[in-house]
Amino acid sequence: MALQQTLRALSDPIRREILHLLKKGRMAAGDIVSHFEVTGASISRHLSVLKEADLIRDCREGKYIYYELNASVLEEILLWLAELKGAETHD
Amino acid sequence: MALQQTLRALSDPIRREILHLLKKGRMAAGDIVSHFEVTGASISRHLSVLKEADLIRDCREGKYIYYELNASVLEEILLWLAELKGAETHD
DNA sequence: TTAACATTTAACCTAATTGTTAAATGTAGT
DNA sequence: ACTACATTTAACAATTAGGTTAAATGTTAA
Repeated sequence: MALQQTLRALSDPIRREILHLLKKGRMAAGDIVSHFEVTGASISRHLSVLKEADLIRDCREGKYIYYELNASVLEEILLWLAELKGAETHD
Repeated sequence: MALQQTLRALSDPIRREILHLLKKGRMAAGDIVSHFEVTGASISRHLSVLKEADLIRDCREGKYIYYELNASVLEEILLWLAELKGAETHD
């Protein structure tokens, strides 16, 4: 997977927040949506960007589609990077 | 400096290539421009995005403005990150 | 098979990004 | 002061990104 896609995917605050949520464990799309003010359609597209960037995986279970982090390491690196730069911990 | 700005700045391939160039040492704006196909005006704006993200610093010397990396560490991290993900080394 | 629910996809709108050219700014040399 | 050069800023066009609502898809259960 290209670096370009990964960085582009990470450049949006909602997508980073989604990764942050998934750090705790997998979640159904609907549960993810409920953490944000935007519509499900909007989150669904964010999820597809993250998926194309290979940062998350999805797996359908019945009528739910669960998402899980594909590279939890990445979040760790970013947190470290943020601290290195003396930035706010996330966002 | 906010993570948002850093990641946004890093999400453009030209800007990443500029950082890559600056890894070797400081360069005048014009020299940077000559490495790309786009106009000086366009590169100038890319430079200002990188500067706002605090990834580079500038210092005027006579009629030249030299740019230098402000966080060479960052490039290292990204290269490592790219390898971790099994991606192309840069871009 | 119909109804209800979860999620995605399509169509559309607006705002942001990136590029261009032309004008403005800053500096050096004559 | 004038000219030449290096770089940025302004104004504009084209593209991309992110949001919305409405329609489509997939799944379960009656």
